[in-house]
Amino acid sequence: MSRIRKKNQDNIIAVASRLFAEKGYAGTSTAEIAQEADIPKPNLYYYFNTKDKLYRAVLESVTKPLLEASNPIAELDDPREALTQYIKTKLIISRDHALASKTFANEVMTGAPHLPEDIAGALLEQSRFIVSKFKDWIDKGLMAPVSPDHLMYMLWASTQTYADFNWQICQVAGKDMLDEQDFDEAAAFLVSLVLKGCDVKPL
Amino acid sequence: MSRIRKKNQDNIIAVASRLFAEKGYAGTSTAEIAQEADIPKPNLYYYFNTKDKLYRAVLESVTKPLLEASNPIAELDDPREALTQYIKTKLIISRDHALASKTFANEVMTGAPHLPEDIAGALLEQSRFIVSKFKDWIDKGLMAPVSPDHLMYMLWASTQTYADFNWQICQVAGKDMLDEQDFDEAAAFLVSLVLKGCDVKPL
DNA sequence: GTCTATAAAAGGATAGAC
DNA sequence: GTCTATCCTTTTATAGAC
Repeated sequence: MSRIRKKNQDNIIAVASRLFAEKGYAGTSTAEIAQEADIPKPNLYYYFNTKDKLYRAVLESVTKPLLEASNPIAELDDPREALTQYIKTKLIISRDHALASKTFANEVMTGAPHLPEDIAGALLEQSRFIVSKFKDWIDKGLMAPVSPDHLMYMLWASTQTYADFNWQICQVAGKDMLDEQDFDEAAAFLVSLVLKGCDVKPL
Repeated sequence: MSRIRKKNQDNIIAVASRLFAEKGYAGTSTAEIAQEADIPKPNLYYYFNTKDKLYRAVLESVTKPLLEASNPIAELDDPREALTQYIKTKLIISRDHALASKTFANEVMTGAPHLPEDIAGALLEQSRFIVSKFKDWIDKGLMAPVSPDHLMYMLWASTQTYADFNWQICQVAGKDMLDEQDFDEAAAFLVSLVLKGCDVKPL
């Protein structure tokens, strides 16, 4: 693929990511994407053929960081350390990839009609791995016998909420944007809640 | 308002709720709503004038149960009891009003452009009340000095996730629909996590 | 690879008969 | 209150010149 081609595609995907996140798939027109990307509309179709294919490309670019988030759980042996890092990593994703998170959330909320099979599969595999790791810790007596599935749902929800429901949190906090400190407080709260609530012991 | 009028309006709102939840505002056409409601499209406009007004009506019908959810926190004195009931109530809403929850989530994720002022205000007031109650408990030594705001965000996120991200949870759980037992397990897990994690003591 | 012009279809909304 | 027919705008997508 030529450099010019890649540059154009990346630019379109970046603009489309933002618009799809802000206004949803149906709420965003290809004309608007082209305008914001500062290209004529037919160029967009030249690169992606259909709006649907562009959306899929955005989804793929967006789920990559989500898939990498569970690395700490795979790589660290100490459950305290692993859970702490997992929570912090997920919160950093919420902070730095809020648009990606919203687009993905929108997709999942509507039953994931556009989510490519391979991505859905990778996510499912990842979730199975996380659950099995939690079970492992429970079996080894490193954690109270909580439901590993529900622990995972809780971790997903309560970290992603800082991206997806950002508006609501800003309302309550009375500010326009969450800052570093908000994310630090969120991390401190969630880490403490989970470690204490699940009786997580160090190795 | 005549009975026939009310019946028609309610029917349209019910159908629109489902479609808006499943496909979003922009993704749902008034023609489709009319078709599913089994009426000609002009009747829909006769009752609601614009698509936007219909959407607002849906949002109002949908936020009512959400506002009632915090009653336990207002009415119960014992924090253990109050938190337990709050979690259970929120989970019941996720189970019985999943469409409402999704529509509202979608609205909030996009920055709440259609949410009527009075509803936004009521929700904000409710959240302030919840936070003040948490602070109260902390001051009285009934709960560890956790961040009350973040505790609330966590409670919202981890209960609503069973409605909003229902698809993802079903994927992991390997089933088509969450049943009674799933919600009971979720309640047991979340109640235990929060009570232990925040050191909540009975009165 | 790029872009002007335009086709083709969908969607919000209304006129006007009943 | 109800509905057929229709208007007008927006939107996806492409033809075809450069």
